[in-house]
Amino acid sequence: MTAVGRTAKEKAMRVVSWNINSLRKRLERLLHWLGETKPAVVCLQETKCNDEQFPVAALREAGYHAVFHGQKSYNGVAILATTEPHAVRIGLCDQVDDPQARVIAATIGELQVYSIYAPNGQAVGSTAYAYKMEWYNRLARCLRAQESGLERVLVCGDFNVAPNDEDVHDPALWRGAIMCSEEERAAFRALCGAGLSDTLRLLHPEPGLFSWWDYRMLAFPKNRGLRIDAILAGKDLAAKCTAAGIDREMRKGKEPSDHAPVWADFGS
Amino acid sequence: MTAVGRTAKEKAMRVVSWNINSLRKRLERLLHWLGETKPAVVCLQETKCNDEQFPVAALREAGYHAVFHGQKSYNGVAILATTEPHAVRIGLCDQVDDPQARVIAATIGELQVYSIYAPNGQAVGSTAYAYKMEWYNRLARCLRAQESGLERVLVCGDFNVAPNDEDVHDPALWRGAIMCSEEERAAFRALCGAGLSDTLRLLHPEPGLFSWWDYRMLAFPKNRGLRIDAILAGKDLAAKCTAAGIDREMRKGKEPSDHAPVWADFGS
DNA sequence: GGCTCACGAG
DNA sequence: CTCGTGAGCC
Repeated sequence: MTAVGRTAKEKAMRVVSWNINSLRKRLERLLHWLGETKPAVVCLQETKCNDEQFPVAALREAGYHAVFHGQKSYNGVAILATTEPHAVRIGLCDQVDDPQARVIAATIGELQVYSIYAPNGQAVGSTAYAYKMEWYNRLARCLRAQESGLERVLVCGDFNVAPNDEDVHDPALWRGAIMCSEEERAAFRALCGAGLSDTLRLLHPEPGLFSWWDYRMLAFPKNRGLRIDAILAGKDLAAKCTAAGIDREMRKGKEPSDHAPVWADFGS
Repeated sequence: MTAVGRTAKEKAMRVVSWNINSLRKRLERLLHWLGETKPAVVCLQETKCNDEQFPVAALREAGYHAVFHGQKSYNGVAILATTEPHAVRIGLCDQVDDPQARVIAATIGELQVYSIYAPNGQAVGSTAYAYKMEWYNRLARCLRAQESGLERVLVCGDFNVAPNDEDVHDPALWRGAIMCSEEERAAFRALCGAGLSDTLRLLHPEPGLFSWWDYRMLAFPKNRGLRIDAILAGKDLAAKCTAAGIDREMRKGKEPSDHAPVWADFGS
């Protein structure tokens, strides 16, 4: 970036996190939306394809570099960016041989960007739930170990936790259930306590903002959702967050993902 | 029809036969095509849905009555018409309890219309092949037993037989193979010998006209197809056939059926 | 290659 | 409800 570029008025940089629920199934939708909204960085989860199947060429034609970490059938994360990502890291720092592809991180300009897909946990008390809590411990340790601190870090993804009652359409119904238990919320808040801010909530404390709706029971038309996706920002970045929101349009139309993209704009 | 209607110049009535390879999967395509081409009668094969799943309402909105005979997963035949079909008959006349839904017939105006889906036969000599030949015997018997003769009969469908070498992209390659064996061709020609005419060939003796192309190996772009779908017409109707063809456009675009519709126009 | 299914997972 | 899989069929 030139000195002129720095001093000129810069357009806010948009970062988005979207659980796409199969990249191959929704590639056309993704490309159209990239062309329309031109985000600087897109973190994807549940790409559900292995690295050989990743549509590198189509995304390159749409103007995006891509780094990705996938597996067959399940999980899979990626980061798309208009500038080239560097120093790509796969998995949580202390477990490189994780069979589940849930974490990728890369340096994009001055940002340290994570795209993460937390385990669902099935039901409170299940072995899948124990794995989820353990995974959150590992994530926290990994972020604490992040070189150069968290100031320029963004942790974007599907956390599979609705952090507060405001993030739940019917808190009484969901009380204590998976994604809403106190233990899960504590794990999520521990990340925020360690120097990260939930950007959506910095600007929008109001209830009724959701990022996920069950495919069943007309949950979306009734807006019976949860907000389980987030963009967490380190101090320097949180201070520059000028806008944030959820793109509900992406949960409409034919064969939508069950998640809507969560976005945050950062000024210069 | 009024006396005025009879004497006025009438637009040719188009009859189409199309193996749709899943009606539910291609309903939108079908509706669009009905709106564009407005055929009077459409015979469908491989609807692959049971009668409860048949999209009666959507077709009614598109201006079509429908009679159908389906089953779960496989086979399934239907007749769509702009005027109401009557005297609907299911299965081959001498076997009402056939577990395979391959035949439906109905009276539409002065026409006796059959929509038929012949067995594939797998490989010459297989038990599926024996079933196919037996099925052709039953079909021939059933047509011979047709009350009031075959003059006003149309037998439309996927015959799973390429009647002559002109109906095969590479006759040497296919010689003796399933859909091209002499025994199968004899069974098909026996229908024609009994007072029915292959309408496409009445007007188009030339080779290179196909109605089916394998999904694999770029068979359609290379036009490596077979003509295994037909509209057979009784004497009175054959004499009134003014045009015939195959709608190759329907084999293009996203997720086409492997078959293209075969059509014939009948003047007054 | 595209359909069906049943299964497992979300 | 909507994904993936793998098997069976065409």
